[in-house]
Amino acid sequence: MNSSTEEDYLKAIYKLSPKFPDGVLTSAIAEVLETKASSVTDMLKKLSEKGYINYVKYQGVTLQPIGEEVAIRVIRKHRLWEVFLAEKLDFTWDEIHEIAEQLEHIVSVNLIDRLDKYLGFPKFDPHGDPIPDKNGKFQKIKDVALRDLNVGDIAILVGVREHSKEFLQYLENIKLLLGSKIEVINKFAFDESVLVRINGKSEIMLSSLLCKNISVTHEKPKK
Amino acid sequence: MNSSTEEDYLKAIYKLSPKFPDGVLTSAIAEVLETKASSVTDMLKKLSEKGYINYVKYQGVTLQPIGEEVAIRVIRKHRLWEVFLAEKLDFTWDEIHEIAEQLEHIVSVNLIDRLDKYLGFPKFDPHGDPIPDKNGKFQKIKDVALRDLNVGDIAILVGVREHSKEFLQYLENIKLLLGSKIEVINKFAFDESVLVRINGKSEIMLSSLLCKNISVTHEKPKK
DNA sequence: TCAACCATTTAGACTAGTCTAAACATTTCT
DNA sequence: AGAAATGTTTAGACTAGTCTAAATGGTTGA
Repeated sequence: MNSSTEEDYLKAIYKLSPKFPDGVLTSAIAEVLETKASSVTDMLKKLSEKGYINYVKYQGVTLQPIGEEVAIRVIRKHRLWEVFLAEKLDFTWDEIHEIAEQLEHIVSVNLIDRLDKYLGFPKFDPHGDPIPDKNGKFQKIKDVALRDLNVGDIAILVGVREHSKEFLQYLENIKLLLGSKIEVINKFAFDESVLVRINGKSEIMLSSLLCKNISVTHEKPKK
Repeated sequence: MNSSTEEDYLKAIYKLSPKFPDGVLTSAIAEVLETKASSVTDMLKKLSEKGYINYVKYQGVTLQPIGEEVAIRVIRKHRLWEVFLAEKLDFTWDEIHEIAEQLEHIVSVNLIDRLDKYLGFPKFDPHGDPIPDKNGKFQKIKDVALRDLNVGDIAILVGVREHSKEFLQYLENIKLLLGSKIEVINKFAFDESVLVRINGKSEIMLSSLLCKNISVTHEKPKK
């Protein structure tokens, strides 16, 4: 059994790992968990003693297989609850994260698999992030940033690369949602903004920053 | 904001209040929360300072209006989650309680009202206990113990007065569930057992203890 | 190479909640 | 009423997690 604090640390390390191939730094963990480096050090010692991570003083930290397993289970729970909140209770993109942060720590052997079934075994959460299955396997999707499309390309929005409330609220506002069809009408080299048509209807100018953080694909993701 | 431990104490006091009209005893709280009397004393001091309860040393404790409000809100959450678990995820009577014990502490301004709506504003949980509405109002139901019926009476099961796993599993087993029609065929003074017919089909002999803990009414409860 | 800087860890303290054991109230019984 | 039994509270210690401040390690650059 892990405390929900331990789960939070393992999840944070898991998410930071790609950016820190040879060891996630203490300060990076402190930043995402909004805590102090000294608190992180304490927890790393504990997780290391319990066998969840490899921790060498001053060297950063990597996950042991067992630690990764815990992290993936927490992520599975988080994303399934997000689907529930969005699809069944009509919460918007930007509201679901913080509620799911709590729900992800509910412990029950059956609950999450039943929820999975109830939701129809979704493969992606409302932000387009993949949901690991019972065995921790992710379904990958080959996506590309919106800004890398060419004029004339048509694509489907399959995910976001930024999860701040501000960003998500903006997308909700302009009705640029998961599954939206996006046609690139023009690209402006000056400020790298892009003019697009959404779902064959409204035309809108998107900033460079926005286009960098929107993932699209030419195929619709299969549920 | 209350910690989930504080919520547990307030809920316990609320539930014990009817049995202790002039002050719930420390030991009673310790028993239902499976903790020690000394821990309870500490928490009572804290809740008293915060204004949730009236606490006089050695005299037991009563809820202040604000404490009762918190307790009722937690109960509302607990029971709504139980409905969700039973109706949507097909959990059985005896499984839902411990998961709901965790879910009742999720904090979100909107979540519970949306869940309420999603479930169709149920008035009773899967055990037949009333669910307080947004304003903390319960819908009362005039029920009677099964053992107080007379031979020939026909009634509907509307609730249980005991929530142990063993009891609930037994009821599941003999398919004696919320809404079941019960006809009293015979009563035996010797051991106070009762012979009943369930839903016009199977006849079964119910022990005195069982009949004491089953609530019935002549009317179907309106959802 | 060594000083200066930055990141990390240690030391020690704090909070919430829990416990055991001892002290203290209250109730009960004679 | 007084002693015994029972219930309650206090005192002091423990755990998980957090923090600040000081000490230490590692890295960079003159």
